Amino acid sequence: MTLRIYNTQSRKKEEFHPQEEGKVGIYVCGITAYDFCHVGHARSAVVFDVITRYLRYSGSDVTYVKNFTDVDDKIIDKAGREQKGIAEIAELYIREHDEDMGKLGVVRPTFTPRATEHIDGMIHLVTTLLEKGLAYPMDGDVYYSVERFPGYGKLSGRNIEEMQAGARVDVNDKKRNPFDFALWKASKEGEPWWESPWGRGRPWWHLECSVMSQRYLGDTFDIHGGGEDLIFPHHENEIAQSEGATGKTLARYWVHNGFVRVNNEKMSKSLGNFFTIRDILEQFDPEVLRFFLLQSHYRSPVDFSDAALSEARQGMNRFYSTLKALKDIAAGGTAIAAEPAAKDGEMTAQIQALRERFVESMDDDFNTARAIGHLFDAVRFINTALAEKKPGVSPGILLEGKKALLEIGSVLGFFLEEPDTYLRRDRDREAAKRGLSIAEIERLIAERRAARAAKAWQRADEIRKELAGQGVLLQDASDITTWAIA
RNA sequence: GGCGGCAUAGCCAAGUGGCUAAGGCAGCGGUCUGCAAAACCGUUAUUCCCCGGUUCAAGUCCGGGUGCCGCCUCCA
Repeated sequence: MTLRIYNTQSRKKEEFHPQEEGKVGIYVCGITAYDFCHVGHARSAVVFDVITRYLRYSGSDVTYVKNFTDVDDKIIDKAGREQKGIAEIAELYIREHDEDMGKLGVVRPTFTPRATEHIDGMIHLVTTLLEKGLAYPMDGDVYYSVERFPGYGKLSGRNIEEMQAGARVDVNDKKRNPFDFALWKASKEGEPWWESPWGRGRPWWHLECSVMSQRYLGDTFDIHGGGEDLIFPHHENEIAQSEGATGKTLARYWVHNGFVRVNNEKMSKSLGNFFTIRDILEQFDPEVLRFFLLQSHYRSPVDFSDAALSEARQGMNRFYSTLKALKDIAAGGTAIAAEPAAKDGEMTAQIQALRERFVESMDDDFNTARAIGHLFDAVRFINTALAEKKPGVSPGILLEGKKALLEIGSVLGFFLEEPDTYLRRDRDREAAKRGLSIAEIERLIAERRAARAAKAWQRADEIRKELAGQGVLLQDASDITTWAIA
């Protein structure tokens, strides 16, 4: 089975063959560092994290580059408002970004270059474009001439004439064509600047990605990714810059993730309907957010809500409960090499099938939703075996099942915690959300324990009911009563 | 106005023309339990927005509606 990836440019799923067997180069457009990251940024990060993890799981040597835009109008504005330097603002939000991503279990990209580290390369690229007649200087600015690049519009499926009919572009009389875009702009008073052949100025947004991708991955690389809002104009312009300069294909596969929505609208800064990652992580475990995001296919929109996260939380608890049960088997001192049991063969086949189905799902354009479905199937057959009074599956085989769950989980970035730690933290967090006192819950449990010992069932049930009314569910085991939040 | 996407059960969601339309959440019935919870078993879409068409066969392909969303300005 071969990996197939949906390529935005062809609008089709294509078989994936890297330019060099066993090696994959990925470039993903990162954030502009001027504020905290929101759930939309989390989705992009998690999606490409899983893509990277899966390619590595499949045996590829992946070089993953994700940039930071650290010079930009928004950063300058923010710096002005807060009376800080732009470097200070960028540095702060890059650090916050890294912290959020770390919590989400996003593996650090191989390289995380920043725009300002590559000014020389940008000046060089602009020079090349000028030499090739693809760009023109104008009052200290330099613009790209889209009409001079024949492929302009090939990624987003547009052409210049059609777009002009709709004409919703800002009028700028410095441009020869309204769709020409700035490569470099003269800096105004108070703005950061670098010396250039066109005077003191600063690079414009699209330029950095062309330079940094080439620097780390070469003229042509395998996968270029980002949110679907970057298709036009950002990625279209990157193609114009890079391919205009090198004459070579920039990226062989274009991969774009869908949006996170809130009440059916795109989550975005400008609409103000965003939730920051850190806000959400105060309410839910990072793995819950991750699970929520991966439960839908990466190209579909996902609707974000508290209810949706709560459902995701329930799903994640199901996984962790099974993992805990499996761990308890191992901890129970049961000999791993117990004699074969009747259903060992069946279980072994199921585990094998799980691995195969996982690969099959992921090979189909990274279908994490389907992969998760298979994971739940696995949980059910493991739970079935665990529930049997007379064990039909030997512990050693069950632990093979656990191994498979953890292995697949690691590709999706799940099950990174110890089950006990995860479940306790989840429980305590939910209790805190409801304003419940853990000490009080435990006091009532102790009282009920005494009542039960005395076979005072009525009092025991009263306590159960009282706690249930607050969302606290008691679970009586033979020797201990544990509790959970509904 | 131009370009593109989506519409599957109460909710979320997968579905690569052909076995009984994954899976999760929620609900209901049962097993287990002193009673519960968890877990397990069963159950919840004769049908995939509507109307036509292609085909032996369509949720899946084609055409036309309707509704929603996105990009075309910064945006993951």
